[in-house]
Amino acid sequence: MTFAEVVIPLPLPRTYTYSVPEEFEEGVVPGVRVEVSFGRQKRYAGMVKSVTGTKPEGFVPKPVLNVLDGEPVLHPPQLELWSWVSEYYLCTEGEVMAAALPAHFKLNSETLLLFNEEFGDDFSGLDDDEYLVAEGLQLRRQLKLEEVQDILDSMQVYPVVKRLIEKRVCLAMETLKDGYTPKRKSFVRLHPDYASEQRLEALLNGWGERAPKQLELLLAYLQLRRAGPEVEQSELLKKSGATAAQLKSLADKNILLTERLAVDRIPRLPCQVDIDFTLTEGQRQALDGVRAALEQKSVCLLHGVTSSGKTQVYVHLIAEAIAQGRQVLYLLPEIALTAQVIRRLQRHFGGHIGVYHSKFNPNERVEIWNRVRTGETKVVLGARSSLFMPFHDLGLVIVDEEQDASYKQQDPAPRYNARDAAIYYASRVGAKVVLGSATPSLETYHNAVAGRYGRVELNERFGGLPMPAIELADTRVEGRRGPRVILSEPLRQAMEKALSEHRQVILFQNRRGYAPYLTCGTCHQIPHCEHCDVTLTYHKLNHRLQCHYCGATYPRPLACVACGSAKWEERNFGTERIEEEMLAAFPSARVARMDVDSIRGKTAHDALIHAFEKRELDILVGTQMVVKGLDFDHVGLVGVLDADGLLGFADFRVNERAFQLMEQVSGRAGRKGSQGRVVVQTSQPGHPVLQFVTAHDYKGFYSFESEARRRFGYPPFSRIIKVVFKHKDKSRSENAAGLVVGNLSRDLGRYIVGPAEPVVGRIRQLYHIEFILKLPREAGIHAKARHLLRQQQLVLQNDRVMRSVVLQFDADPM
DNA sequence: AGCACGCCGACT
DNA sequence: GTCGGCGTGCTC
Repeated sequence: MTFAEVVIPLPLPRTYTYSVPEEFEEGVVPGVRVEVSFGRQKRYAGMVKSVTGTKPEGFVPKPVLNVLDGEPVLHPPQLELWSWVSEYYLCTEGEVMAAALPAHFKLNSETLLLFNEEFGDDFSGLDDDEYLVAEGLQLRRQLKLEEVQDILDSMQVYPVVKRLIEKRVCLAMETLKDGYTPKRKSFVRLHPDYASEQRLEALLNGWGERAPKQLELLLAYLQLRRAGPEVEQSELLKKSGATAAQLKSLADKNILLTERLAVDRIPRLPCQVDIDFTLTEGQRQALDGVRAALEQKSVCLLHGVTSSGKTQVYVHLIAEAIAQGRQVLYLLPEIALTAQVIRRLQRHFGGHIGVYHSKFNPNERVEIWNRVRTGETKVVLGARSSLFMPFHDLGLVIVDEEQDASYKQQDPAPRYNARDAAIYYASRVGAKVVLGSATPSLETYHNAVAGRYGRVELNERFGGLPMPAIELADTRVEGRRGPRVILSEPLRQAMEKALSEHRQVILFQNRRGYAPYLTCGTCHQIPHCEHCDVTLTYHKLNHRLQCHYCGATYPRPLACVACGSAKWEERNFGTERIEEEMLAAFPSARVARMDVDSIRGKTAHDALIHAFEKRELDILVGTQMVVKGLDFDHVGLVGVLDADGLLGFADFRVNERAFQLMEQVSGRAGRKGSQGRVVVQTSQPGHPVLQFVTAHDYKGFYSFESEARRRFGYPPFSRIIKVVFKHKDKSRSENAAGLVVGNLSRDLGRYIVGPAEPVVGRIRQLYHIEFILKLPREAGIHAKARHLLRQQQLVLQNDRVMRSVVLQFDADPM
């Protein structure tokens, strides 16, 4: 008898053991999904983690009900990665599973009610609700649970269903719905009767005068079949101009056959490796440098200024890996995964490239997954979750823009950093890692300086282009005590100059909406969210106030709740307001806005980039989004409208983020032979970060910031684990945090900072209290801390009062 | 995460 | 008196 350890895709702390019926013994191996019943009735597609022969004690295992995969959908190293991620980031393997697999692999059951035919139609013993459902059942024979929900128009379906089952009106069945469905198309081929040339000729010669359209159809088929005997029906009908009815007549006469066949959703491009471009001398040296570094070390930082051609270096490294028959993972921040970037890579590698992208539908994702698993796809281009793809021979991982915060998953667990997990994973499977950035994270640069990573610089910009000139515009001069200036005089002039020279302008402002908050002109009251402790942002588009934490929206208040005044002042400015002001200030300019509000929909982002590329726009106003991975050729000027806003956050990474953002956004200025200009508006021109930005001095910034981090014991000189307690009663959060901190104090006391209320103390009605562990980078302490935190998790779960407090861990928070 | 069991307030 | 709220315990 064999038993399988199965991961259930739920936030449960361990695996569950199932017995494997003899008929499935061959098929149940690590990496295949099995259908199992879990809990009273639900069924799930669980992942087999391991198989043993020892009978578990203390319970009778349920049997595996079905094997869902003919061969494993992932390989052993991926299962190991799951374990590592759940350990390091303090979550469950079920949560990792949910993040790692494409949606269609994560099946859970749907309850189906079947009408009991023997019950008949005597509904007299039923109450109103029961009657409604019974009627539906009699009519439809079976109902999904959610259809019952619709019928009753209520959420409490279960009691009614239970009574109906007891009264034998129906019975319940769990069905595991199939996730992936192959896409099918109709194809036409010749009936085997006419396989021989003679029979076919006889048919054509004897055709006569009747049914000329059918003859035409047949001739069109014969022409198209040169590419293969299966001809797509739609293509055939289009070519011959015939109708489906005429095709059907031919099929009825047993001359042609139609059939539905599975087709690829994702077209297969020809596989090729085309790296027929010349590297500059600098790029050549960088490539050699990376190669040499990777001989010694498993990770190498490629520190290259914007437009220095890091991608060209990657392309060569990828080609080399492909030549060795190995696979490559090329990670990009989600937002940088644009159509142009994909096309560029496809130009070099054609069908070797697979793109794993949130914009692909679940069926398409399964197809890419399978192509990676079989090794057909050599290179995966994707955002953070493509780390979990089933590579079987990974040779190289590239993490472009390695400092990017989007590599760190924030909200549902697992709160993993794909860059760091990739480094672990690569070391397990013997792959090399290249981290690319113009502005490396302090952690990475620190590791490079310390010699743990190789380091290669690429300092010359393509075509010898100089770095853009950065000017600071002091907003104190004009702003005085009035409303903050949107456009300072120096920036306005620079814009006029750039526009008159037909060069494009990018304006960066890291706040969306119209006004970050409204304030009552009489009593200065500010509208807040009902569920969160934050001010509401005014969005002019829909005339509503929006909470950027929970998403709630409110109509714009007519009168102040405190004093009844109807005089509102709009404070500060977001992208929406800037767009409006630019339209007014530069009436002949074509202005567009790029932020999450303006790119709703699948293609809006690509369309906007495309329009800007084709110079159909003069001014592009946007948030972070205009910073990431856009390469435009005609940008003469970049304006950073509110550097103070970037420098004003209260967390230890403010300086780093502000520096990176400003350096990246200025990298958008000036290409194709002319120096670009950057104007940064600020009320604190003496701020050290701005000094480093204007000098494009990464190393200066690094030593400055790294000194501060050392002094306060922040990363890279420590590793942080953040612990958050959430509850709708503030005191419960406080008490739980106090209890845990107390319990940890003996072992970890000197590393604990807090507990304290975070800047936003309440989100979605839950009060947050948090503390952080600042752990020294010595071996063992991190693991020990994780162990103790896990223990405390159990302590809270076993406390009748504390158990309702939501406890959340975040290792290496961003 | 579901889902059932079990114990206290507002309705027929 | 019952219906139903959600606190608590469990899932191989």
